[in-house]
Amino acid sequence: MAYIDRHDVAHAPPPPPPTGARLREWEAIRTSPRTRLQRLPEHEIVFREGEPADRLYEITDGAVMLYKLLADGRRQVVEVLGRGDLFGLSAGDEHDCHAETLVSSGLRIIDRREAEGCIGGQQYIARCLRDRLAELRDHAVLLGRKSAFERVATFLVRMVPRRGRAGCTGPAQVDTATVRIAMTRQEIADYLGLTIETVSRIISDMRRRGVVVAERQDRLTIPDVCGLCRLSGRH
Amino acid sequence: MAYIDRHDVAHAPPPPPPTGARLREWEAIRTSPRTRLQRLPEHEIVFREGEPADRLYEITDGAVMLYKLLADGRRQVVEVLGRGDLFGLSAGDEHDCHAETLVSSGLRIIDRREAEGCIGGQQYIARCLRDRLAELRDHAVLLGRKSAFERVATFLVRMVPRRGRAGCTGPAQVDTATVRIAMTRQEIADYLGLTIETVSRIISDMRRRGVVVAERQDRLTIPDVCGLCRLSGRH
DNA sequence: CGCGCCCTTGACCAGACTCAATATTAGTGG
DNA sequence: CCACTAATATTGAGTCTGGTCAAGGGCGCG
Repeated sequence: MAYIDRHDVAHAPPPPPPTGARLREWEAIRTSPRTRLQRLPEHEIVFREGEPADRLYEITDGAVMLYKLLADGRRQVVEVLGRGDLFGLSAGDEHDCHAETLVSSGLRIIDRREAEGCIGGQQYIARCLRDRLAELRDHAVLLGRKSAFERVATFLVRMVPRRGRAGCTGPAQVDTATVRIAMTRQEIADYLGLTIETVSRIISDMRRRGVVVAERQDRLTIPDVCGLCRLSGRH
Repeated sequence: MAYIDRHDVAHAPPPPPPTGARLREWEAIRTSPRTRLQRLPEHEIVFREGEPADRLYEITDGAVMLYKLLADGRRQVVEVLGRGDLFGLSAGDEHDCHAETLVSSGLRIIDRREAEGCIGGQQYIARCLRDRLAELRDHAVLLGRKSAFERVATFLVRMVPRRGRAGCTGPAQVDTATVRIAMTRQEIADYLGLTIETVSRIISDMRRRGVVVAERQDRLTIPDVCGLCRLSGRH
């Protein structure tokens, strides 16, 4: 599968600009002999809830989702991550969720103890944690207070690089974007707290209303990103 | 208002056990001349979304909620914090949510730059961030996948110290607990992604079913915590 | 005792879910 | 290149949970 930019799949802010000298510490960890690179095919489990959390994963390319399951099988996708994002940081010494690739992905596997041992690593990790926290807060608003239509609209706008997030640069000259949706309808539904049928119906409705144009199932053009954003219940 | 333990209000894990030598660094920051103590009455805004995020707040007693607003006034409470918790850590240099006391609270105000300057501070902050992240993931499952009844049940079980979270110790000899609910129905509704009427109806229903006994509006006894937990859609 | 603020309850409604059928799409092999 | 298959997505009909609107009830405080 071709190279997937994080923006194709994840609502991601630009990669954290590292802070000078500390960057070198982090770079040293990245290239440490204890650090390994791994390539996984799409829809491959990286780790499961309850497994020991003794290493971190950095996405070098591709996309990964984190999800939790209830006893009866209900699933909630809690995070969707892209290139440059770090995951595997758990509060305890066991993972609190499952991690699975959405598409073929390259991962850099880093020893947790090593990463947490220097201030550069700590800073880099803390920055990632803060980004994740901000995203999850936004997502809590989506899940708790937005209508199904608004959820899908928010999701689509977030797919557009540098849009739909804090620090959105606003419309460029031409406010059109084509996004690749590297998630199945089921995965989108489990991310947005909806059912697969509702997601499908809403995308069809958007198509009928001309809010999106479907090139293919997984490739949509948004003729007016700003307009879609206005339908997303923006704050 | 009397002293409120975090467990009276927040589903909080035990305070992070600090790690030896680094604790002293953190203790030094806590007692630094740049650190101030402040007492706020109940329902007082600590900061608003968009204000500069140049300091951290540690709750010495009381409880604080963080919430976000949509343009049309819909509100989602994204975190409920208690004694020992840190807040004000934003991804950018502006707060991404509002902070408001639930009850009269004592806050320790810490300079952000100072706290982030040493590895002890970084570690302490990173630990708090990880705890918050784990809680928000759990809350995303609640908001995205649980029924109204399960949401309220989950909320009540989390009010019981050391129950309803990862590392729940299971039923003690007598599995009865009395909890103080230091939130209005509106706040609970905005936390659980419901309406005030639904929260009210469900608590009434629980009362009828004997799942809870109401001493007062804000004081409930749960005769069988484990039983309530089983109704909460536990994973 | 009375006023105001929450909270509770009821009746009705609507948005999203469930179940079921059909249509596409991607992948495989002839 | 096309036919066939399995997986995924769409669409429809009907139901139900939770929301909306509106009216009463209870509690704390002055």
